[in-house]
Amino acid sequence: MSKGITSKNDDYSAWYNELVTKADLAEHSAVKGCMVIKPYGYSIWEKMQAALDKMFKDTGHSNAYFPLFIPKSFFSKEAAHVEGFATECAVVTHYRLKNDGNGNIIVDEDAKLEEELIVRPTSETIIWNTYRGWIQSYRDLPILVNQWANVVRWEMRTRLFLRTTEFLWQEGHTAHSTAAEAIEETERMLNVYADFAENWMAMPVVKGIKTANERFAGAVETYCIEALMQDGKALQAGTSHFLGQNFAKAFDVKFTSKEGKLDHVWATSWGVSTRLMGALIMAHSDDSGLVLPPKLAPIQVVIVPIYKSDEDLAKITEFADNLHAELKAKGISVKYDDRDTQRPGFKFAEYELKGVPVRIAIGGRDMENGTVEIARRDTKEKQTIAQDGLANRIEALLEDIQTNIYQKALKFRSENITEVNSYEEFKQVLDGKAGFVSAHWDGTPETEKKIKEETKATIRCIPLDNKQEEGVCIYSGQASTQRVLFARAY
RNA sequence: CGGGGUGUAGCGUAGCCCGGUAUCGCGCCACAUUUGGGAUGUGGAGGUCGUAGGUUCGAAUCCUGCCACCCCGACCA
Repeated sequence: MSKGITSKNDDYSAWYNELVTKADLAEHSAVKGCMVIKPYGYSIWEKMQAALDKMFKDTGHSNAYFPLFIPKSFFSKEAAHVEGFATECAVVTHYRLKNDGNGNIIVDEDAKLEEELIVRPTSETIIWNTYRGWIQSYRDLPILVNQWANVVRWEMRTRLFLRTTEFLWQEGHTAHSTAAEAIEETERMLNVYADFAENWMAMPVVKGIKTANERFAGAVETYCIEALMQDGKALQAGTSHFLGQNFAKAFDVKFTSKEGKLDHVWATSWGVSTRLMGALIMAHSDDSGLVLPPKLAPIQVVIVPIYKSDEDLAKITEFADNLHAELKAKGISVKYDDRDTQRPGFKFAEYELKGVPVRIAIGGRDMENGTVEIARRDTKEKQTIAQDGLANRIEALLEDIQTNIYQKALKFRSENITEVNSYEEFKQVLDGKAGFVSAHWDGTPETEKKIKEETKATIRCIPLDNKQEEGVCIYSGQASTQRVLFARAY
């Protein structure tokens, strides 16, 4: 491992890539556009999964699993859906290889599939085809199912975690007897995502709805949470879609209501992906490496002994073991790093790179004085404190760090939402401080497209809690009733 | 798929213009001294210079084809 990483102020992309690689989160794989998530990175994802999964269960959902392959014909049943995904699908055409006689393995042309299979880019179609058999009556509803899965979208350009050809995610797919209930579900899950982003990831998000241009292919309405990264670019962190009866109609899923009337089922789908890992990294990290919120840190506390002799080490180890047990009893995950192959300074730097929230260093001096040196990752402050009551102080410190990094991110975001009233001002802010730009828009897709072509900025969302105010569109000068949030985005 | 760039040890690189069998740093191995912020010294291992041809007494270097990767654009959770 070479020393340090590129400063994020010099080259944000290089900083991000080096951080992901050097903090042992992930690396590029032999397959173009795909990613190997390394054990340390995956352990963070597992913590995210566990927290989200519990939130899904607490809101009445169950997990299930549907096939990886989707027959091409299913895929094309919903017109907008197929149009949205057609250009980025991996297609399976054969099911067998053979030896060509010269020692080369080739595709066996005799083993051509009658109907091609699409590797799922999302599972609405295969799931709604399945739901048809599950639903006859209003008594069968609602169906509240989630699946943890991998999906494939053949993107032209990829980036570790933020956009990879294959990615891990969860996708919820629910079926309801009324539109109102489905909309309520859509909003409920958006709130779950926002709750997770803010309380677990310590990342403030704006809840809003997408414009027609940015809407999910096949949805009636797309709700989203939008986060702001430290370089001033926005990141869509999660989406929740009200699908209306589009998929029920495409897959002929009907139910008999209490009143005896036959109607199509109402649907929602919602998902977050390993992209959240990218968001987590970019939201908090600095030039020393990753900064993890304690609630998602696989290692919350690391203890580094500093010793000159085996006797010193034995004493420190005894102390560390006791502290370890005390912290463990509080549900805090601890690593005691007594490797003698690395020196303390190296370990300090390494755990900073990996974002461990709290580091305790303890040496002979401390053992004599009854103290330890405690360092917090978020502010990099160090202090020497008494060993008495240490476990309680660490517990409080972890909570403090969780709060502090959220507040820091919140402050950054507040400072980077800029209201503008002219197109000139709009472009200036985009090219200067960046961030979210709050501006009046005439509500037409044409204006949105023009602005995107000219500035690369898109409407990230129309915030849910938007205040209504008279104004004129910064681009067309037409009347507008509210501001929307623009930004350049990942 | 369009525009630009790069391929030299596990990683990052010098050398290429002007041809003579490869430089430096990190990492790795051994030993010693070290250990409160990324240790130091000594010794060592590791490269058919992306690939296939061509020119030449001789190619990392010049020429041609191919391949791979990166950046910008179209696409996008």
